[in-house]
Amino acid sequence: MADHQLTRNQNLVLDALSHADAPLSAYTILDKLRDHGFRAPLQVYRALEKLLEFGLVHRLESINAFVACAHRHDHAHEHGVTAFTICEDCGNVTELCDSVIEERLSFLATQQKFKTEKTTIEIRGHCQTCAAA
Amino acid sequence: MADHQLTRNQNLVLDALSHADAPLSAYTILDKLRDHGFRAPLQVYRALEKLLEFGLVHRLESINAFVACAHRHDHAHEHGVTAFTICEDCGNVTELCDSVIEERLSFLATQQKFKTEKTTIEIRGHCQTCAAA
DNA sequence: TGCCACACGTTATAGCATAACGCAATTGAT
DNA sequence: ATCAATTGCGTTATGCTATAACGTGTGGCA
Repeated sequence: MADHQLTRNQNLVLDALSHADAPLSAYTILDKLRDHGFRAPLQVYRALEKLLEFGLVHRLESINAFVACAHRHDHAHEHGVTAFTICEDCGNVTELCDSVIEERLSFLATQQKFKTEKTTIEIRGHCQTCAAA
Repeated sequence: MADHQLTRNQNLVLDALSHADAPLSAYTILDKLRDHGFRAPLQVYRALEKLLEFGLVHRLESINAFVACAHRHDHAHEHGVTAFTICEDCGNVTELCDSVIEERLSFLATQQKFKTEKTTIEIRGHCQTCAAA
């Protein structure tokens, strides 16, 4: 994967997500970046669109929020299907890349001649820390 | 699973979903039911809440829409994790219950001591019919 | 120079979901 | 029988999420 030269807005949004300890909604990002000149949702959504395209950010469909990708991007490393665990208490998100899941889903899709474009796997519950409390 | 005695509103919403050939958004359901006295979104959302609880309806997180469950509910049949294929062209949705996926996700969660509450698996792409066209 | 592609800023609007209030019907214990 | 608790319902208002449509500026390049 080539390095992507990010624009100022894209860097600001990525930074906001990278430094957050939980997923952020687009509007939360907007609020965090008002001091940097952000005024409108589109500024956030346009940056997110590119960051998603570059694989630097993930969208969590089940909670309408975004997280910075946990993987390195300084080498050619395309990862396939990613599953997420999302703690409903603390917001902690972990990424799981598992070939068993990936191959099985691929098989199931093929079986019904379905052409997969994008797969979402999100596991909501309670992380080790919060479940113990 | 016991039979659930549905209220009038719940029946209307379930009927609307059952007769649709694609997932419906809450507001689309509202429009379909205006002739039956529906006036406000909450009437739909409240019915959906119960139907989801009873397992008669599924929510598709990635498209903010709802479908009637494809399985029978006249016997004790609790199904576990369900994956959905969603055609982005025609809206066709199929439900996949697969023990390999289920067990693997369970294993992965256990491995990190994560307590799962709800799992979402949604595969978006093109169904056999639409992919051929 | 003229064109094109792209990022950006702004205003407005569309689409999805819930809070908060009050009323009516049902149930079930006293 | 009656009171309290629960549940469903209707309504108004509001909040959250996302995109349409328009115009500006800039950099690359034929």
